[in-house]
Amino acid sequence: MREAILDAAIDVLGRNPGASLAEVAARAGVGRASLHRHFPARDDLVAAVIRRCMDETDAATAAAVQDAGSARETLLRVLKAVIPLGDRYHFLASLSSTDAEVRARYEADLEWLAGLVDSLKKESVIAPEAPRFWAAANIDAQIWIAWTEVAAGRLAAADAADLALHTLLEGLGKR
Amino acid sequence: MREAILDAAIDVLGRNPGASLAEVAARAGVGRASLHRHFPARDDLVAAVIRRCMDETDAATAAAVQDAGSARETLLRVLKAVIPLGDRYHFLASLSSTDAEVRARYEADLEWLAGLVDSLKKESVIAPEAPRFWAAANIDAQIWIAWTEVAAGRLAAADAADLALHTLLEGLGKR
DNA sequence: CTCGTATGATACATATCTGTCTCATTAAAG
DNA sequence: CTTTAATGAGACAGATATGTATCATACGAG
Repeated sequence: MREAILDAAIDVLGRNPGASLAEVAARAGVGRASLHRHFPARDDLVAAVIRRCMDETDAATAAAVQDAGSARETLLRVLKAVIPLGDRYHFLASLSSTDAEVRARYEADLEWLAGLVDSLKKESVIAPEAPRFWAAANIDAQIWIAWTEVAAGRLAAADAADLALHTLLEGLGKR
Repeated sequence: MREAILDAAIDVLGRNPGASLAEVAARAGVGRASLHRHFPARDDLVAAVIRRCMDETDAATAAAVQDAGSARETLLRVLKAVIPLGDRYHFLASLSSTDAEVRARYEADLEWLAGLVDSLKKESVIAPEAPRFWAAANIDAQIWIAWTEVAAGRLAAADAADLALHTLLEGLGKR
C-alpha cells in the first residue's frame, strides 16, 4: 500500500511535479482518502518519496562499492547500479526541496561523488586538470543520459554502463 | 512590457513551473491584470515563452552556422552561442508542453542536431560507432552542464565552450 | 492643453486542489 | 462466526489560483 503509493508518486510527480494527489492515488489504484491516511499532507508524501529515493541510491552505491578494487572499478559498478534508478533521479531533479535533512543528504551525496573524482585523479584515470565539479556533473549527466536512452528503448540496458563509462573517460571523438 | 513579462516568466517558471501568475507579474514589476491583457490565459503565456526560447536558440544557431567551415567548427560555434542561453534550456526542460507546434519544432531541432552528428561522423570528428541519439544527448548535456557551472560561478564563461567541446570529444580521462 | 490609450489596483466569481470527516464494505484476525 | 481494522466512496469546508470587470490615474500623441 505505502509502497504502491510511493511508486505511483515517483512516476506521476516525476513527469509533472504539479500533479494533483488525486492523480497519484489513481495511478496507485488507491482511494484519495487512503492516501491521506498514510501521508497526511502533500509535503509528507513528497518528503517520503525523496527519502526513499535517496535510501535506494545510497544502498545501491554502498553495495556497489563493496570490495571494488580500483576507483575505476568503483565508478563502473556505481554506474551499473545507479543507471536503472534513473526514474528516481528524474523525480529528485524535478523538485526543489526546502527540507533541511533532504538538503543535507544531497550535499553529502555530492561530496561523496566529488571524493570519487579525487580518487580517480589519484589513480590517473581522470585527468588532473579536469575541474572537480565539472567531472562530478559529467558523471551525473552520463547516468541521466543512459537511463533516458534505455527508457526510450534506444539502448540495451546491458550496454548502458559501459557506454557511459567510455564516453565519460574517452569522449565521443574518433581516436 | 511584453518582453519584461516573458523574461520574468523564464526566470520564475524556470525555477518553479507551478509558480502563480502573481509571482510572474511581481517579478516583471507589472500588475497582474496587465499580464492578463497581454496573455489572456496561463497557457498563452507559456506558449509565448516556449516560442520565444525556441526562436532565440534557432537564431543563435543559425548565426553560428553562418560560414563555418568544418562541422567541428560549427559545433564549437553552436556551443559558444547556445551555452549562454542555458536558462532557456532550463525553462523548456521544466515543462512538458502538449502544444502541437511546439512539439513539432522540438522534433525539428532534435533532427537538426542529429544531422550535425552525422556531419561530424563524416568528417571523422566523432567515432562512427557512437549511437546517433547518444551523441546528440551528450551535446545537449554538455550545454546544460556548462551553463549550470557558469551560472554557479565555478567556471569562466569564456572557457565554457572549449571545455565542453573537449569533454565531449575526448572525455575526462587522462591521456 | 486635451483626448485616447495603457496601466495598476481592486473586487469578484469560478475552478481546482487540499485536507477532514462520515459511512458502508471488505478482509483479516481471533 | 464475530469482531476489529483498513479501505473506498463521497460530501464538505477552506485555501489558492485563475480569469473578468471596473475604475481611477498616468502617460503620450496630436
